[in-house]
Amino acid sequence: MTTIYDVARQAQVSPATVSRVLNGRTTVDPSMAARVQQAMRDLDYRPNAVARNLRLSQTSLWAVIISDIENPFFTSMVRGVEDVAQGAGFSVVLCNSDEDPEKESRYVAAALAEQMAGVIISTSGRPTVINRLVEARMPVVAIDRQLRGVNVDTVLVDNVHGAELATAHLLDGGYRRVACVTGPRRISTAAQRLRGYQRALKSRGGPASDNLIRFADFREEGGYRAMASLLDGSEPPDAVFATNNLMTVGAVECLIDRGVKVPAEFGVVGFDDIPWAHLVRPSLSTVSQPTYDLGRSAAVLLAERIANPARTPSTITLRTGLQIRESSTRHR
Amino acid sequence: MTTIYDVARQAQVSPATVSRVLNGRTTVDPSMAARVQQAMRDLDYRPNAVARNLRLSQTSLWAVIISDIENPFFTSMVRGVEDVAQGAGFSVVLCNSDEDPEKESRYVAAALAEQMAGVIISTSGRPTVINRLVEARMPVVAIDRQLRGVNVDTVLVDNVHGAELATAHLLDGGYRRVACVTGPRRISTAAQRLRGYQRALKSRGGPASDNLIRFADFREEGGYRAMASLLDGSEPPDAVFATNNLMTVGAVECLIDRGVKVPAEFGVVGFDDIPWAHLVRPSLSTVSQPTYDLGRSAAVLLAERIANPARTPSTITLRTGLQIRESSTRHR
DNA sequence: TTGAAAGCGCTAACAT
DNA sequence: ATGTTAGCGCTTTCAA
Repeated sequence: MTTIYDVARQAQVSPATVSRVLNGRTTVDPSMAARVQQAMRDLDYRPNAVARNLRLSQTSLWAVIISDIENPFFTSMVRGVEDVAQGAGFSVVLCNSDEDPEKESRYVAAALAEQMAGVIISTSGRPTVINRLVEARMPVVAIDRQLRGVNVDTVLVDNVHGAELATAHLLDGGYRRVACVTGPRRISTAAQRLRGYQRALKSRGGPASDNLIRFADFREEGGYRAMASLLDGSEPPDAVFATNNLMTVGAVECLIDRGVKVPAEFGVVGFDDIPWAHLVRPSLSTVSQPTYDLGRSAAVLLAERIANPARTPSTITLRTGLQIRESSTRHR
Repeated sequence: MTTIYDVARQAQVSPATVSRVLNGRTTVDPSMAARVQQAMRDLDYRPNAVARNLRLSQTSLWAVIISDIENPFFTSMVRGVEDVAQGAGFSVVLCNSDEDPEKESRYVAAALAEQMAGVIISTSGRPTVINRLVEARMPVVAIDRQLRGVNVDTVLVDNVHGAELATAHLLDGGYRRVACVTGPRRISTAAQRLRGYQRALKSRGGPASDNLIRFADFREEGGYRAMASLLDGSEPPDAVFATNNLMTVGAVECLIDRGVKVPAEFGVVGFDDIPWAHLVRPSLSTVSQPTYDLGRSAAVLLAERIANPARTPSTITLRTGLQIRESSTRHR
């Protein structure tokens, strides 16, 4: 491996000068700088980031820890992060926790051990994991999912509002028994969207019964099973609000398998879009989220925190909007 | 930051002993080891991976560099990589090159600079990038896309065969003028799938004309535009074989927008599945690939290469299969 | 079995 | 403006 010492010898300067050139310090004589550049090229020198990291105790890498890499919601978010990161001189590495606190914990440990410059995390819900980051003074931004009892920069959407909108839309459309399939209780989005659902029921005098609520896992199969369980209940619903995109797909699959007609007999609204939603029949009504901006905003907060670690943490809440399509409109 | 020196002092041993305990060396007295463990706990010691990396000149991180993080094909592949990596004691970080050789190059540089343990790459097509990896003796596996002139471990699918199958199926179904929308020429999968298409045309005596071929970008919009251009040609096709999932979606969107009836008037077969394909109307016939196994196989190769850098590189070719659904069957 | 000490490649005081 | 040098935290050779 070629080191700055090799370059220094070749260019007849000191290692310090090489380092200065490497870091674009202006305090170096142009002719000397040129000699160093040439030597680097001649020797095909590549800086060793690990040594640099050790010296500076920090990297130019951001870790983005998400809970499901196969969910287009997260991958779209990542694009937003990347674009900002590139601009600020950071590279983004993605870590997939797979909704598994164990894996999440491993990636957090890796981010800490590798001294990454910052972490953007959509947590699987165990607060201790984040605490490790905060205690180690790692710059961290919570995205999509809120952290209880930890005061960190956060980017969210107005989950309660969006869920309320979706549920109200179903009730207003003439569906009577609107069910809700939500995610794990420990995850803030699952809880908040459930709350929005309940709020809409209360304000419209809909039947609020625990029999109409299912807690699933934010995945397709979980949505399918929850839907099946609702249909098999004693008083089955005639509409469902599913609190994420994958579970919505699962629910619709179940309805198709059972031969239930959507939207004629049964209304469906989901949370967050899916790609090629327009090709799906019936096309799905959803609460749409600004996924890309979610990523962008988180990245901006992270960059600011790295630049100024003492800043008071702030929370950005982005708006959601109801996209009405076929699956929730009985009379076309 | 707590270091092994702090732990050593606390446990009344030498730093060397702490290091030995840390690495599970058996040559250390049990009672001493216990004392060290206790001290680590007391001080909440966390090993500094960067220092360790510098000393050993390698990490326990694998970089997986893919060309489109929003393409479910790649994310599914990553799951396969992850499962093997975990088992072998590595963590996987994902890098999204976005089909941009520039970004790809940046991530390759990062993987090199950070001295990652290995790289799995689905290249955007510039051979110099991979050469940098090979020259630096970085363990590397090419996945999905082949590298010309570089002898590295590779995992592919039988692209020519799959494409031939798809095209033949359309011709056999009575479609006459079968077009092909493929990806950038420099990418091996685009070239090979085109070759399979041409081979099928030749063997069945179909009309092989450059007017029926379009080179797009493996993205949805590219597929849309290519389809539009085909339809606007002087002798428009009555069927299309699109060489990846996203372009297939784009092509279908275009057909819908133009009011072309699929499959009655126009046949469509794609390469690689899309999620919730069963919800899409018409459901799409595709050449399916074992995405998860692709990832698994690449990971196994990488682990072997790391363990034994001198091994001769091998190429694994996995099978594809034709999934016939609605979009290519005229008479149901 | 344990400890002392060198050194991985780099940056930044500090000295010149 | 440039050079000398200490040291980031760890592993490992060598000596005891």
